[in-house]
Amino acid sequence: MGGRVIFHVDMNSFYASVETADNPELKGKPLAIAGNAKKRKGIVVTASYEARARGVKPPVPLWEARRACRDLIVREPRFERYREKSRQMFELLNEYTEMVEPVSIDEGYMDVSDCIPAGAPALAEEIQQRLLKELGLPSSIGIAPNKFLAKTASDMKKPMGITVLRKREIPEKLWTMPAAVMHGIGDRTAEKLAGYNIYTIGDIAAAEASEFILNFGEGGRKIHERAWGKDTRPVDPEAAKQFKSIGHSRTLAQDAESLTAVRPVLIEMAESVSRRLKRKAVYASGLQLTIRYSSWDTIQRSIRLPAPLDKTEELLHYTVKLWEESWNGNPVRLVGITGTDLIRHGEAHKQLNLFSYEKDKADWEKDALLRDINEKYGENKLRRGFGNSSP
DNA sequence: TCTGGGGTCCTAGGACCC
DNA sequence: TCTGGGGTCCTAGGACCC
Repeated sequence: MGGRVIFHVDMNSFYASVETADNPELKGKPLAIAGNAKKRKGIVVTASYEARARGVKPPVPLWEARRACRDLIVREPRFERYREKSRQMFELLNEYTEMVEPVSIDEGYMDVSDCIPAGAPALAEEIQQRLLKELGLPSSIGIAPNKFLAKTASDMKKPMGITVLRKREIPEKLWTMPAAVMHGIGDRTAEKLAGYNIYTIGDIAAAEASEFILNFGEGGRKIHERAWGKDTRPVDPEAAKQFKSIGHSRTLAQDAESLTAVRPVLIEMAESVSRRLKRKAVYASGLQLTIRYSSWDTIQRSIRLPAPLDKTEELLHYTVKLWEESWNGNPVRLVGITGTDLIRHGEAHKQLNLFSYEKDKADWEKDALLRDINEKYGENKLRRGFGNSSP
């Protein structure tokens, strides 16, 4: 039997490309998409190739990007629009096969083993041209016998590249690459690898497997296998539908030094998470609070909820409880809450802890009352910045 | 003038049980 | 004076990715 043929389709500078497709006057200009464009703490999330050529390499703080490129055009992200374009992109891919696995808003794998009568490069060419003509979006496509090699291949030529990476080309093309560019190796691991005199993917492959795993754990086993071009993960069209948590976080306009100061933001977080839980038809049976201090130290505290929940007041009640238990009194830069251990509607037959549920209920009803009062008095009006408050 | 926001996965260590 | 040994579950932290 022949091996698999996997595509990795990767949209180039996705957010910037969508903006350019919608606003042709941006074409050929240095463009950056940055959150909080008017505030101080924004970073560049995506940059057009013209901007990258001038030194704007995401994720860079916006002030630094502007310093590097004086005529940088900056736009705030329009996530709803990007999600719409993303849907169109995956619909197009699905015309060729159902074996499409979205990995993020702008990239996905296809198992095209059974649909390439004219050969893989011809199909890749057709898909790439259609994405450009029908959606106005450039992409790169990697073609290989497994996901890891396909992903590596799509990175090799951008924008508008089509790259084939065969098993027999591994020594020449893969092993010569720096270890740090390998998918799964970040700054920390690259640093640790350097401590072992390992600098290229070839160095990883040359390392003795058992010793490598001893030093780098289970993650190390995977890295070593990948260095040899081994990856048996199937393309799974269902994978993206099985999400495990829904969260929302926000860097504050100013550091907060009291519950009163963060409360409006916590309310906003709870509202957002509640809305998205409901939209996805799930309850959260766990809740996690994230606090990032101005020192950048970050703590996460979680609790198991007495029942699977999805209402703002309920989430807020336990968020405040977590805050009171875990805030150390220092200035806070960012807060976030995440619903975990999600249960689909209709599957929430877990026993309610009725006692604590009823006891807490009175509290969050009081919280809701307090919120109404706050809103009436207007002192803590919710701010509506950018932010993906919907999925 | 440093450093967003959405996630997933792995690991270490403590609690708990037999 | 010598003091088991697993196994499992849970939490917090951290690495990583887009």
